[in-house]
Amino acid sequence: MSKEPNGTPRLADVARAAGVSPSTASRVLNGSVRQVADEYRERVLAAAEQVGYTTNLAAQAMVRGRYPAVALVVGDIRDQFFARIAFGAMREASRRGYILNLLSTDGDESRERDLVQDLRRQRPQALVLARKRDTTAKAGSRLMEQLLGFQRESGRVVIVGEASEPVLAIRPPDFDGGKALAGALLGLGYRRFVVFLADEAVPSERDRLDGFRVGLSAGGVALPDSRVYRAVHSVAGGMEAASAYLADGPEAEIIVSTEDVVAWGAIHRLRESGLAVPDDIAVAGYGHRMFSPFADEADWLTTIRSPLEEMGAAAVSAALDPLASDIPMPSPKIHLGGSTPDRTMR
Amino acid sequence: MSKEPNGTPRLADVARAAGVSPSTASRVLNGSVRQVADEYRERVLAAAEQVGYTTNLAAQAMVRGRYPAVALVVGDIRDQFFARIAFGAMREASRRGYILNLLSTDGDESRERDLVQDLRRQRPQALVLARKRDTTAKAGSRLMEQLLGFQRESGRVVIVGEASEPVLAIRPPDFDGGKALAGALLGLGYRRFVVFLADEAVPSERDRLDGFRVGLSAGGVALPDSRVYRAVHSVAGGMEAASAYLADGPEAEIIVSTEDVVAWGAIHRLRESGLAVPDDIAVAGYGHRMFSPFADEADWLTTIRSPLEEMGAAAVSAALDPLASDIPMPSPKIHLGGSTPDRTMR
DNA sequence: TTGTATGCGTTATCAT
DNA sequence: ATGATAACGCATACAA
Repeated sequence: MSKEPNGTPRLADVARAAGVSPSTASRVLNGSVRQVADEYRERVLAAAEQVGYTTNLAAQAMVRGRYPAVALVVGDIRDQFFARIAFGAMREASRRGYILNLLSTDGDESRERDLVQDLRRQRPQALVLARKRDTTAKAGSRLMEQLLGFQRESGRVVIVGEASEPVLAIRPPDFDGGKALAGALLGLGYRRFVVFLADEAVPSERDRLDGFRVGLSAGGVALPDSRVYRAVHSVAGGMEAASAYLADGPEAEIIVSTEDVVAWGAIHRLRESGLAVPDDIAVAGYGHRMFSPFADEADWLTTIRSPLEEMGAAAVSAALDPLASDIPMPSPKIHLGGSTPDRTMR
Repeated sequence: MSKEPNGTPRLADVARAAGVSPSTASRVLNGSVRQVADEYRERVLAAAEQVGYTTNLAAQAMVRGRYPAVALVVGDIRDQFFARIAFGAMREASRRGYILNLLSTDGDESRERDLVQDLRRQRPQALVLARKRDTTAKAGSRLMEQLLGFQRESGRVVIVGEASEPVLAIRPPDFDGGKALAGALLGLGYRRFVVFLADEAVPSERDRLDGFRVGLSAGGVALPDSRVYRAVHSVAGGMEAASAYLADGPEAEIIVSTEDVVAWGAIHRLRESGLAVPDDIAVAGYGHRMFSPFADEADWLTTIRSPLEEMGAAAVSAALDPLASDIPMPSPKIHLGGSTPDRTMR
């Protein structure tokens, strides 16, 4: 019984063992429209099992002209933002029988271009780029050339996150999330809000604020600019913003931050100042972390999680499905902290 | 100019544009021992650039009999433990010009077998399995069959974490970490210790304790069993253990936990009881998280981080390098909290 | 329904 | 040093 150079049995080996032609074996083992008589089918299946046959994907890819893989480019897989997207993308790719190739810019997103260039060797059928920021400007138009080139010869490109390229982009439902949060908090009875806005220049942050404002308006509550504090995107930033807020004189029932880390910093400073959270003042946040290190966080922090897994999966679906006219846009999930205005302001 | 079915220019197109034979073009563009005259070399390079040639990896793989990819199987990429390993593995694979295929068991590690089976289609040159627990028993010997089959026909298998299969395994340096932590704390002047041991059945946890004990012994300090508290692996578990410790009567200068989450829980309970951390009692932990959500954690928590990125990279190196006789085993990194016994017991 | 023959893009062998 | 040719493993058009 002849074999591949590395010892793997080939389709021809299966065919010979089953006493049929390679074509018949091919039709049985890999999808084909053509029918095969039951007897032969059985024989081929048994022979394949017996010799331990495994399709040679490279050979199949060459003759079919495409490789069943989707490439995912992330900034840093250790970041929960990217990890959750990767998780969803991988699950969906796997579900469809595709291989997932993981690429990383290692933080330097200008490397996207080189990665895409290198990727083309594989002829993957889809390319998903996950980003926190729109890096088009920095990378120059050569990235776009690469993307368009890829779309022309390989498959579709989908960007998860910020993008200005003329390719399909799936953005986090930040506006909806902000709006939903407003609705939920109004529903709990809150009326006096303060917002800590992080990274003003980032679209996601602004969307959250905009959505929140719209949500409040729907409930007849206004949010004047004077109640919006700019905060640096860090725990320290949250502490500073809280200091500023405290200096202005506490009057809100709840502080809503556009980032969880800022919320954590705020809570820290509030507690330092002698206020109880959420009993004296509640805090709400917005984040993408999966696990909280706090056992009791559920009690004091209301937070929204972007549906990043779903976005990753949607990106793969959209890239692979030719008729992806409507991408089912997942909704953000609200986790309500145990606080209520009654309890807060008691 | 003819092209691949998807529009990608082929090597033959480059050859024609350069006025040379495909063989010559091949020798120039893809590695070959054979030399090519400078003039031809230039022409080929220019032609390739001009037509936008990209190697067809599948075709190359078929004739070479191997695909330049390494497969990584993880439990859940959202988990920092796996994410950090993946980061290192990807970086190393990329550095070597290999593609990284990411596979996930989605928590159900008995799926490892099916994943490996499916992976074989690709003929990747290396397979890295990352695990928190040894899943051999559960998965049965069929996994081992798959692994050995893979090693026979494709490439080497390396397990990062716990394993009992007869394949190369890279374990976290937990013993060394525990020992190093002991040395560091002794160096700071600590003498009276208490240990919170999480997940007693997990090898890593025991190794940390064993290493810690050995490290203490080297400094002439003993750690009787009575000073080792069993804790459930969670924040709540840390709180419970701290309660038990407090009930027994505080006497230690520092609590050393084999898991950061347990340490966090302990700190929480200690502070609730009115003790200041690290001023009244210090706490040390052991973990693999990359970012801390606490701005001030550096001040109060001494912790050890396993070199998971390096382990991931080492796994890829070991799997790819034929002469991988000595894997450079990275050391755990100690982050020293700001506390000292002087400050602690003042 | 089954088998035969050809071609996918690349590289290695073997001439030249 | 360069070019023609066969071969890698598989799928399909076509013949039987």
